[in-house]
Amino acid sequence: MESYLQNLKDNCLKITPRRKAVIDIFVSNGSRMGPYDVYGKLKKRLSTIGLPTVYRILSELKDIGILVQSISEDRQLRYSLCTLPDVHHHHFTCRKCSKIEEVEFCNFKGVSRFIEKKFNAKVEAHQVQIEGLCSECK
Amino acid sequence: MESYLQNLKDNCLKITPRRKAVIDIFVSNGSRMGPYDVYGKLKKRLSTIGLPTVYRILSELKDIGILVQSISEDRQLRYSLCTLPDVHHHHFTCRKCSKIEEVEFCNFKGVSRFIEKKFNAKVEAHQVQIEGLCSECK
DNA sequence: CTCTAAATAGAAATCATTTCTATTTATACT
DNA sequence: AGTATAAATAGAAATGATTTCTATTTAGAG
Repeated sequence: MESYLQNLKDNCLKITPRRKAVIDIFVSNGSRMGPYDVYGKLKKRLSTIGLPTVYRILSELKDIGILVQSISEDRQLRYSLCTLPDVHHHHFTCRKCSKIEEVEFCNFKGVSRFIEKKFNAKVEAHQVQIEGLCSECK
Repeated sequence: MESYLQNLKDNCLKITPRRKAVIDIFVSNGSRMGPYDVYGKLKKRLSTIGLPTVYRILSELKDIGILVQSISEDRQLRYSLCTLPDVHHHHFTCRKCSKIEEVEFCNFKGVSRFIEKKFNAKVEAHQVQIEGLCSECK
């Protein structure tokens, strides 16, 4: 938790009860959540909290690398704690419980070479979304 | 073009001027487009066309495998012709001109095995979005 | 040509997300 | 500890992509 707060300071973001609560929800919950999920959990602790505040905080935490943003099947925002902020990695999402695992492995080079050769193109980025069932939901 | 119309028939969808026009726009254009892009192009040929009609037709063409649906960075719908309907493949999108190339190559098994072993999970699906610059925009 | 279910136009609704503005608060500095 | 100030927030309102609704039109079978 301390390192998250330090991260906020390092990025000139004040440590407010709202921000601490959002981080805490992700730390204690661990799964992938949308703004409305987070809002629902926050309401229990802080009765006066606005949805726009949740959206803003989630976006800020993404910007400084505490959360990862992803897009769900229904094209809506999802966030999850990023435990590997500086390493290139992908995400595995459980289709049943929405838990997210960080996949510190990427064999994308082959595809990249294939594309650059076949289409004479320049590959700049890639994003992989992997889905399935986690050990508990299997 | 004939095979597209046959595909419509096979799926009990009537061959209407609107549907033909939408397919034609993709065939002659080739790039990835959103509903509003398609709507704009349709307006030139058919003055009375509604945006809801465009959304519906795009969704229908996706359902029968003529178009591929993808989600762009801005979380909006994008469609492109699917020339490899039955083969597992991915898509490469040019960041400059939005042209889309179908990548008939996938070395995903390694990642899949890694995940199943490390997390004791079951991988069911994956989706890869690759971006860069095409040969012309390079 | 006629009939019928499917397709469509246009208006309206939906709803996630963002913007705006007045008020409150964290924190740097006395 | 008290104060000043920029940052953060609540709540209302706006935005805008997408979907739904309904009356009208049309493709295609017979």
